[in-house]
Amino acid sequence: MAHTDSPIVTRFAPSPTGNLHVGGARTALFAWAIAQRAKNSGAGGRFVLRIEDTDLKRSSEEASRGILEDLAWLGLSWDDGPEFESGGVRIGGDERGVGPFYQAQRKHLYDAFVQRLVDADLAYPAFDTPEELDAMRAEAQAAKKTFVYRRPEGYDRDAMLERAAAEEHVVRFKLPPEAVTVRDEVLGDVTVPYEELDDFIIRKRDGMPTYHFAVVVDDELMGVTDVVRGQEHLNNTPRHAALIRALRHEDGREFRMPRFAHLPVIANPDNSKMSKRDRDKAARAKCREVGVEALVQIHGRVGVGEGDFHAWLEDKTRQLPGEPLERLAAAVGVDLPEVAVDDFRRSGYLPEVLLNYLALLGWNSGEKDEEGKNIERFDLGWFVERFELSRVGKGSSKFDRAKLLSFNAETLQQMDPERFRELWRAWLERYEPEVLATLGDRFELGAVAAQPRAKTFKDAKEPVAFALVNDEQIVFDEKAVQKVLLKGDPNGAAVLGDLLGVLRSLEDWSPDAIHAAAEGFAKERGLGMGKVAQPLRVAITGNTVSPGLGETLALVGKDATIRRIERAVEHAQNAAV
RNA sequence: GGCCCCAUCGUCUAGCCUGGUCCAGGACGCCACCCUUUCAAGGUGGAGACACGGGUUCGAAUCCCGUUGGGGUCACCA
Repeated sequence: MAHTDSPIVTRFAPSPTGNLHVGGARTALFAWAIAQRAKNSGAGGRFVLRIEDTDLKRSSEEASRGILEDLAWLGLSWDDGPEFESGGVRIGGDERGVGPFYQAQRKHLYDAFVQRLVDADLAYPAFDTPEELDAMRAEAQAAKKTFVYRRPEGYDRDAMLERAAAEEHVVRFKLPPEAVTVRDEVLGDVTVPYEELDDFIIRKRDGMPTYHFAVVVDDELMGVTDVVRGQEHLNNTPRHAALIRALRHEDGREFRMPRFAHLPVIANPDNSKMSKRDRDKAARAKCREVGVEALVQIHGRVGVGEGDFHAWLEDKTRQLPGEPLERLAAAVGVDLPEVAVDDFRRSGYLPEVLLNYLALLGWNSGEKDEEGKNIERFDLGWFVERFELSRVGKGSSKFDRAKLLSFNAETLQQMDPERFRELWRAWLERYEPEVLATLGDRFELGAVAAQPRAKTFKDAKEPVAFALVNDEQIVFDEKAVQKVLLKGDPNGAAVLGDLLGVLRSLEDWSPDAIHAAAEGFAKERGLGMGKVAQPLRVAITGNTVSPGLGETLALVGKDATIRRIERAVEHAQNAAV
């Protein structure tokens, strides 16, 4: 454990172009954990949240808000950053006076640094049109070389500066002619030769800084000591390092080189990069399967114009907005793969479980329990105590939904029943209020039956689905009817008939009492419990699968139980002829 | 294609830095059996990996080189 006295500052810097996806969430988790650990050690640590909205066209306030909310839901709160209120707790603020935290509001800061670079002849205006640049790239491509932009030899600086005063232009950084080596905490040293680096743009035509410039300036101004980000940024880091060496504060102070850590990519099981498009892909595939006729009926309910809908169907690169996509998926009956944090929330995953799983993607404590097994289940506190970059793996990893699901199921099933009830209720209130309404005062009974079988909050209702429909809506599975109600001697239908009397006279309609009554009946008749329980299950649920017998009957209520049994007996008689 | 990065069961990984204790351990998934009124849960067991080829060494999953494979990146996006 390092006892550095200087505080550690990490940051998470998403661009608000969409929801927070799991890769971003893991990056945020690791960066957060480093700051948190430093805080706990007494050295001091801060976690900064900065919104990188320099792309005016693609950024949206809605996306920013969504990301804030996702982070807050996960419990990754930031010390410096946009103010946000979550469950009565305030997150963010600008205690250190390093804000604002939206880059679009920091333009004047970037401008000053750009100007200083230009004054020092370390940056220069350039006037090439996009078409010209495309042509240059094409040429390089044809020559099988990396395209690098360089300030021409005979560049007339004064003339160009004058021209820049009147004409729209970009500003490019004059890259020092040397290879750049960057130390990376997870990958080691990475060297990129000068020939691969070019005079990249630091200020765009619209006056906004490019990503490269804004990150470097902001990380310095916000005192960031550890830059943790995805490996897709690795190739950018030498550029940033060169910039950091060139940049000076107004008083001449140099910029400090932060520690860098590039996290391996998280991929799909098929090795493709996890992307929001995966959801469209899944929906599109299902639509094809369903067929055109069915789709004609469906698309009206989705809330997308017919033209747009068909364009989406044909064009693999198109995406449908979130809500319509959800509706479409529900209509055609597919489960969309979750890729964003909010998708997992909607699907009924616990934030602490998602975080636990994400922590394991690329990191491992290396610790074993008493039985010599890897420790894989832990809470945030445990994680923060041992997280370190040196134990982050270098290889990319695939997102294994089955394992996440198993973690979630285990947590849900072992949770204190009261907590399960509260959380499930809250989830239903938010996403499926109609289920809550249908359950009414049977909610607690339902929760007892659902919890041991729940994998997510979303599917928790499945084991008690029979209690959510009317008696007449129960569809009898014919195989079950044959096997359980019609075969054997006495057959199930006959047992049910006898059972009716017992149940009718039962006053106490609690799970225990029901169970005792059924057991007493079985014993009295010399029947195995299966001979009693299975016919009842078929009668109540239409199938042979349900929660405990007492719970099942209690859940539907006495009257409904009797009606369903009568209906089943009748059905069996008809089926027999 | 250029450059950069990576490589242990199907998947996530422990082990690698500090070669021998590894005919490679765990988790998820899969299979079988047990428990059992069904399901779920639980219990027990099983199949399942050091990408390949060269070195170095008495000895290599561990060190070196190459091959192959995978990924990332080549924007006035971030």
